[in-house]
Amino acid sequence: MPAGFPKNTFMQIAQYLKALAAQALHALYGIETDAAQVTINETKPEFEGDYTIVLFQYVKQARKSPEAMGQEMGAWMLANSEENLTAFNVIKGFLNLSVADAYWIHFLENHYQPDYGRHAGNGKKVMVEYSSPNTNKPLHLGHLRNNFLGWSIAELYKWNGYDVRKTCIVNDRGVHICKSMLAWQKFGNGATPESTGMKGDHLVGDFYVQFENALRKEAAPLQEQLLAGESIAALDEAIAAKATLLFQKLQEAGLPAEKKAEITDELKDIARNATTLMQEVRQMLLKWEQGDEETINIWRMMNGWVYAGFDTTYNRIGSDFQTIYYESETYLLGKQYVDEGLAKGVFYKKEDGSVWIDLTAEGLDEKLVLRKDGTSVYITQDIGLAKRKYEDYPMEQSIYVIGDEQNYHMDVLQLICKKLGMPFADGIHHLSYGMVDLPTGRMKSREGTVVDADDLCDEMEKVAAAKTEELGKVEGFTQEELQQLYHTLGLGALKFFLLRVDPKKRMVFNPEESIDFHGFTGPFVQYSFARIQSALRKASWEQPTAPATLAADTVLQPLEKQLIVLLEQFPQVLHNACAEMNPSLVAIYAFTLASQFNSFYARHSITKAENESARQLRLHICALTAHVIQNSMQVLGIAVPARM
RNA sequence: GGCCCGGUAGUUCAAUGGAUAGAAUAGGAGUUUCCUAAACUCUAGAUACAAGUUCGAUUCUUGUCCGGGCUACCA
Repeated sequence: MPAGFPKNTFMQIAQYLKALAAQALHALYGIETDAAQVTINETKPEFEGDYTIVLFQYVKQARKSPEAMGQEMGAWMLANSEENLTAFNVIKGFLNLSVADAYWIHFLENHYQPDYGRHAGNGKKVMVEYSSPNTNKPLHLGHLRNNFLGWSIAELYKWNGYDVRKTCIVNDRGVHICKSMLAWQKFGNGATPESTGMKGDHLVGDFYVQFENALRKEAAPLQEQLLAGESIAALDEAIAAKATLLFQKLQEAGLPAEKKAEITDELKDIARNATTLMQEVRQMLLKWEQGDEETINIWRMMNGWVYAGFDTTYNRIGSDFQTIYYESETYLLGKQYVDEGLAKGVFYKKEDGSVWIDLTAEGLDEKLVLRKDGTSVYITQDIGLAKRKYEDYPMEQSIYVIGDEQNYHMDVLQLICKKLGMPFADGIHHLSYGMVDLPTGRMKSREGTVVDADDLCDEMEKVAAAKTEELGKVEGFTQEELQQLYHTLGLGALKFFLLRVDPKKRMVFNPEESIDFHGFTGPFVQYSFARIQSALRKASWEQPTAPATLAADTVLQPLEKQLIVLLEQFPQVLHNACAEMNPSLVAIYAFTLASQFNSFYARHSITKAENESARQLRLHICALTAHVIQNSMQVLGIAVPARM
């Protein structure tokens, strides 16, 4: 080990070089700069070196040419690197530095632990809310992105030393739930999951669809009447007047098509709400809120079916929660903060009794927080829930994994919490993710293009099974082991596919590409892991319990060094992915590592290396690569098989 | 209308203001007496448009064009 080797084993060479460069800048030119400000990149393969410092930004202050500056900096850093550097070269303003092989070998000798990359606990608490389903429909592709992201973010925080609590808010009350219930009463003939053999969430989802179909049928003639300017029965005066007004507007000449569609939709909505079906639904909701026994019983029963169905799916995809909040239990919580806000002058009351907040100064709108009838709206409930969460688990960060269509809503929520002086307000973070589109465009339930989560998992496992059988490499597997493998591969492919893209971005889900097991995919990474395991088995490798000492004549081949360089960056990757709440960084890293391992594997023999020094070196590289692949995939929620 | 987000190879995705814009896949050409060929190697192919900021722009600013989202006394 070179003298003055970076003492902190968590300090990576790149960080060390940044600090060294900052020292050099100070020593040579008196430039004061923070190590974090120094630009460092991996040296492009066509140049000599491992890491490159970019000097352009200092040229003016140093009053030197980039070339001259590079020479001086390089010489200083080399002399003061305590033997961690062996050479440098300068091209334009780029200072290329070569790191000593001894550093890489020393790194490899000392990082044998299976949990390499895991950071010691920091005692900080983080809550991650994700999944948060409605109980009127089964989970679909969009939910899968949410679930995989949420689980992975939680895992990233754990690996970075945080205490994490995963939560979920179940949307189990409201008009939409009553729709399913009413349809079951009307058309269900007492159907149950047992009597139909259907998964509970799907059964209830079907009744929701049946309701919507029946509603559309009933509403159609009413809509036509309204759009023809005729009045319809069952409208109260105020709404009837509104309908008349809208109709008159619709007749105006020169109305833009967009506006026209908007008004038409509004009229259609009025008609829909005038149906007897909707009246019955509202009746039911009222009964539910009054605690009517029969209504509550049906509600309990049907929600029970849904939860059983969800549990099956969650189990299968690996989602879990420490705390589950039910909207039926939390939807009244926010009201008390309305009074508080009024007293503080954060909210104000209109003559009709409704309560509002003015966020126009912050570039948002005026938002309603309490209806004139005194009932709370969505945002009110969310304030209450946010507070409840904090009481349950006083966290520093409260992460909400929610689609980007709610960006505005989440901005409003955080702003209100801030104005109310809630202690957790600053810790709220909306992990906003983009929609999952199909190649044909957006998923639409009305057009039946929604990809069901259970179906998709089935399909992925089927393809995994077919592919595995075709290759015939699983001799000796029991039936149970085979099923386990298909599950690991199918779900691995799916998770990797959804997690490999930056969460913030909208993405396209192409069914054919997602079940591809080649290239930038989960199974590719899993396969690389299986290959390593196979080699380690052949070499009768045993997991070491202490640092190794590799032979003094150990030399690094380019492909070997490349792998070690990558392995050394793993903790930093985990740190960055967590800081940016972006699991795709881990997916990309895992793929790069697996890919480079495969090149290495094709070029060099492990068990039959040229000599014992090389054999030992390669076995150590294999072992650590396996750990890092496994840990990366663990962060993504993906298991790795010993054979496939 | 207002606010927000996006436009990169045929396709799906990368690129803290840094070197010749990377991958994967589809296409073309190869690799197996040797640890798993679900692999490897080679090849061809892209920054919507126009200005500006600067040593340097896919990245920052402005405008244009195209796509998406939000803008409920729904959740």
